[in-house]
Amino acid sequence: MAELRGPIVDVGETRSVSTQYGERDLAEVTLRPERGQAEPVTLTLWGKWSETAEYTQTGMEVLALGVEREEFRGEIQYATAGDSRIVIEPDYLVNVTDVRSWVQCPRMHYLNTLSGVPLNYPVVKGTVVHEVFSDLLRGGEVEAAIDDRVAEVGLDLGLLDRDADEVRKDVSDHARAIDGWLSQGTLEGGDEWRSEQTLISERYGLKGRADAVRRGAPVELKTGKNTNSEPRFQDKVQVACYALLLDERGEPPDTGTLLYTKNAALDRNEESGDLSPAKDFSLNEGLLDYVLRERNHLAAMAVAGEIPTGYEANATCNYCFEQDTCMVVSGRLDQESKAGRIGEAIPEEERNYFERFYRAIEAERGAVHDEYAKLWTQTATERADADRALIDLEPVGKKEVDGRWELRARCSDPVSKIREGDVVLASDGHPVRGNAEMARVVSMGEEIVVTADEPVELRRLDVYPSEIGADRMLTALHDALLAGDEDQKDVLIDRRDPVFRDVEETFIDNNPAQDRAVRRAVGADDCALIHGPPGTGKTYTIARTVRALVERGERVLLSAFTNRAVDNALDALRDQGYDEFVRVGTEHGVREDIQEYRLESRGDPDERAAELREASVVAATTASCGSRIMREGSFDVAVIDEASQLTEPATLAAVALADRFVLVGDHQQLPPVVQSADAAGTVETTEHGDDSADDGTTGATTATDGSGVVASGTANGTSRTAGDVADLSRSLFERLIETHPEAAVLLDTQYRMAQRIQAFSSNEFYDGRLRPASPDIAAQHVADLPEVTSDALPDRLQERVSFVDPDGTARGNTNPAEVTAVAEIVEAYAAAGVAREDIGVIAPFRAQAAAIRRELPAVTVDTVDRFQGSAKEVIVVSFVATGDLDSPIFEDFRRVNVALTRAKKALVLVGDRDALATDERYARMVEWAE
DNA sequence: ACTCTGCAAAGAGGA
Repeated sequence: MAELRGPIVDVGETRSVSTQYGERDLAEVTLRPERGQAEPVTLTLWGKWSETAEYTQTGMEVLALGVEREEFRGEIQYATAGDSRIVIEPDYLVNVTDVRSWVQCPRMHYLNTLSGVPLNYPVVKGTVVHEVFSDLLRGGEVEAAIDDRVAEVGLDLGLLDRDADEVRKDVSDHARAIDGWLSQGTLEGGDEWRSEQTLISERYGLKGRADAVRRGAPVELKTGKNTNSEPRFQDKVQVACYALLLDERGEPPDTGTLLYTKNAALDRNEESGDLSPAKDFSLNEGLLDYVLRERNHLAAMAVAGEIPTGYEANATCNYCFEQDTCMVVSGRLDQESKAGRIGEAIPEEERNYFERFYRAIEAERGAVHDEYAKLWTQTATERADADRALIDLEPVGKKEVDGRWELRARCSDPVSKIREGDVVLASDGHPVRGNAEMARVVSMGEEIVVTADEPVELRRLDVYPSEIGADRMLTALHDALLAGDEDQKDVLIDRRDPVFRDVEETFIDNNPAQDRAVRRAVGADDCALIHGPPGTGKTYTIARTVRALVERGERVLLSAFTNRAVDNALDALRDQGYDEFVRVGTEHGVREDIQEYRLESRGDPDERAAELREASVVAATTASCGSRIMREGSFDVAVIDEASQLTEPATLAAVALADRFVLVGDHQQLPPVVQSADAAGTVETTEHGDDSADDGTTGATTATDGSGVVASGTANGTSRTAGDVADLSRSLFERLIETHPEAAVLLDTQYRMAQRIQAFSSNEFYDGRLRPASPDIAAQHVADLPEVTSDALPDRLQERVSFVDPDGTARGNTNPAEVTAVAEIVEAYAAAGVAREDIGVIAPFRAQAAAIRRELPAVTVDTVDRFQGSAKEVIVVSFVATGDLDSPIFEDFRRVNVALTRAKKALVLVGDRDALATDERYARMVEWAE
């Protein structure tokens, strides 16, 4: 038996042949193995595996397990045998629950990801019952668990107008079934349990979280009823997926259990059929192979960027709950659909908009999947070097706190992308092959502290990629275009110009530009844009705008990309004497002094729902705007900060909740972070090598109308043309300010920088329109700081702007000579009396920032990107590069605008003069600074 | 070649 892996170079037709076993289907695929001979080899797919050929395309990766190797006329050939398994695109990690819904109906699966599952009672109740189940497995007491878990979803229940007592009664029926079944197990001599196990399979390309594993066999809880003797098919499919995941660990279970908790609550007199809640069934090879083939089909279509029609499965549309939605969406988007279409299609320009962004979002999802694959394609050391993991941790303790586990470990060099509050994979050595659990980072100090549902020997932490960004962008695109207001769409699609009313009132006395901005926002019938360069009082203007809107009786949604910006805006609002707002967000996302305004989900349903419904200002990140809770709401105006850092679909998450919107940002500072930037933004013209399987297929299959057959074997692997895919790195703010400059107001008065410091930025980025707010601000100097004696500084540092070339050499992304020079400069300022907290150090690379940070305790040292939005009296910038500026980090000159505009009184640029001179923009900067 | 903030995920229903 052999194992074979590589990209497919040719897919043959499926045909039928007669064999000694009767008529059998077969299909031949040709692939180029990764190892061994370089020549392509033929793999014959027999029987059911031949179906694979129907949806598999050239360029896709195939993994053939347990295939037979034979020599035929001097040529080596492979063929599937009795226990062979074929995996298509094994590096594409598919969710177990997605396989479940795919098996029900591929079209339903598509609709779920497109529109998201809205807030509804069965789902909330299901979640509660699952949590109670989990509590009971951990030894909790039934009544306490029910009370606690029902209270936890108070907000959801309130929004659904449900009464807590009735829900408790409802849940306790289910809980009794679980409890009864569990005690049965105990009577039989005790079970070995593992609850909520996170499982990832690199071999089958699957991931999921099993409700429970009992004696090595998967147990899945369902809160629906099932009075048939057999479990529901899609439920078995889900359990079979968990079995595949366990199988990879070398312990294939032979039975699975489905626990239908509603059965126990049914009236035995009225219901007929099998009312026992627990149904065991055997996990035979046939089922596992079937599940894998469905997973393959899903992965192949996802990688090819194809949209399911429903014909891929034999589901019956008549019985489907989603039939109406399915027909409406198919009709509106003019998509082929098994259920058929009703209604009229949205106009062509809207469909184009939808399709362009759909593809861009899916490309972004693809980039997330590439990150998943790195969990096993990179070695521990490679991941640590790429800052994606902390390895070789030394576990120092674990204890149970409030039903969760607190895990501690020591780390000799805690430099990585992982930060406090992040969701990570905690493992005992390997995130996939070892024992791993999802965990939340609590602190990254002397000791690393994380919390998880299950205790894990904490030896390694890995960045855990999340598709939530792509998910939220997609539902926002759906909401804005398919459920959105026609009037708003006219402006978004650019069918008409935005309309403004004149507003006479004065809102801000001493700053005409800010006042104009508020009047523009208040008088906007559709949208307004506030362009705020560094230090121009954006946050103040936002707060004043929100107040002005509230005074007019409007309900306002206040949003931004980051939690920090949302909280800053609320802080400013509070400073202006207004605090009738509600903050929606996770506990760890919201700043400490804003926690008191945070909407708790726990509590009395009516009270919680009223808090949200009655607030005239609700504040949340755009990601939260796409949450189930927020999507229930509606607003008159959305005011969105950091809009130039948001992708267009991310902006839509907030925009779609309101009639009008105000975007605040600065497109001359950093654009949105897009992982798939190369694929979605600039069109690549470079030749692709053997590793271009993903790019080739996604790129080529751009047509979604059925005509999109992959152009196999094209010279460079992609047939994408410019403009075909929407650019996620261009914000809605930037697009609108270019098409509708009349909607924008530039805040031209800055309160931050000395004239000398602001000059370069003003000329390079703002047509020289930026001006200091007062002579004092223009003339400020480091000697103005209390305790500072200017004479104590070296001559050079007495200048407001200076340039230092320490003549160093870059080593990777660090420059040791610059580390030393920066430390000396900072110490010189400190020695002259500048408080350490008034000094900031900025570097382009995380590695350099970390190296400087080690030398300079109590000084803020960070990357440019993370410094955006804040300022210091004194700023030292380390450019790192020597030789040339070839790293992509130097490409976007807007990053320099951010770095140079953080300083109030003194700015020191540290870099290699010659390297910087290789780019004319950087050369101008050096000339200005010297 | 780089930068990196959001987010747990799975959770239901019926002929």
